[in-house]
Amino acid sequence: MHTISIPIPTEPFDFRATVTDHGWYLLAPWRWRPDDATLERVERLPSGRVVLLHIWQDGETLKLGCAESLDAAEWDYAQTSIRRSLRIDQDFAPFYQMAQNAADQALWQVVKHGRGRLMRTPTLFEDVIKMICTTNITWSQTEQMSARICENLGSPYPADPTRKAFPMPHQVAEASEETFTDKVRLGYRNASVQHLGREIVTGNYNLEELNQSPLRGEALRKELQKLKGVGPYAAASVAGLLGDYTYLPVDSAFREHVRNKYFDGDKTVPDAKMMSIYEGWAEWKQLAYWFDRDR
DNA sequence: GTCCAGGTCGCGC
DNA sequence: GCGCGACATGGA
Repeated sequence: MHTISIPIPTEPFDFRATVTDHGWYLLAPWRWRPDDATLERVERLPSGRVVLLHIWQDGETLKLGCAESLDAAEWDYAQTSIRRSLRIDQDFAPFYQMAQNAADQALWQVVKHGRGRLMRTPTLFEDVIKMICTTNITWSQTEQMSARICENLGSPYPADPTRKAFPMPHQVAEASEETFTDKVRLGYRNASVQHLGREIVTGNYNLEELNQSPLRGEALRKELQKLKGVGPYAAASVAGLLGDYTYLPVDSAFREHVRNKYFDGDKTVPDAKMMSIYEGWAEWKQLAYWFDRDR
């Protein structure tokens, strides 16, 4: 195995929590090995070459390993992909500071050893598609849909062709309607996912550009809601993946948590009242909610 | 069979 | 702006 080291952030950092605190690690092409706390991912490099990446923590550094021999540009691409996924370059100090200074110390007690850095994927494209696949569906179906997207649209890993990479936009765009209907089976989400792939391929929409966008808050959410299949819940969630936690993803899980924890299970409480629970967390509301469920 | 899941969209008002 | 039904899929 060839490896390189990735310095970990100076703030508290918890690799295992970073991987497992968000459900994305359960979705193909990620694979998590709990026994040795190693994350795997089949990745398609820009050249079209498909490799298997391994990520684990070794003391004060993260290790990125690859069974295949990579050249400098390939290592660079692999490292960039993993840095985005693990949010290595995002600054969580303000969040920790706010939690530490809060009158209620409960959240700080949950996150103080380095939690909060919820895992995403190498591309916004993959994150948005997966988010669309969490809407109006159960989590187990989200897992199955992610698996079918890779299996039927992604490029195979030569050393183990049963494992596939997440498809590139052109692979999504070029798949036939029959492939989606008969194999990928995302239900009515088929149209949204294929539309996203096509808009990117034609250049009508430069999605990854949003990774560097200064847009925040309402402006960012409005931009994300322009995407087909992305409404208030998905836009708030994707904004969180982009590092903007201003908006709460109000869905059935949010309502159930807030209702049970703060309103004695009362099903008549309006959304606005539920959302007000996290009002004090300003631009960190979504993280405050996420870890509020974890006490 | 029926309901509904980490919703979104298009319609009519 | 708000309420309402349709929507693919598959598990409970």
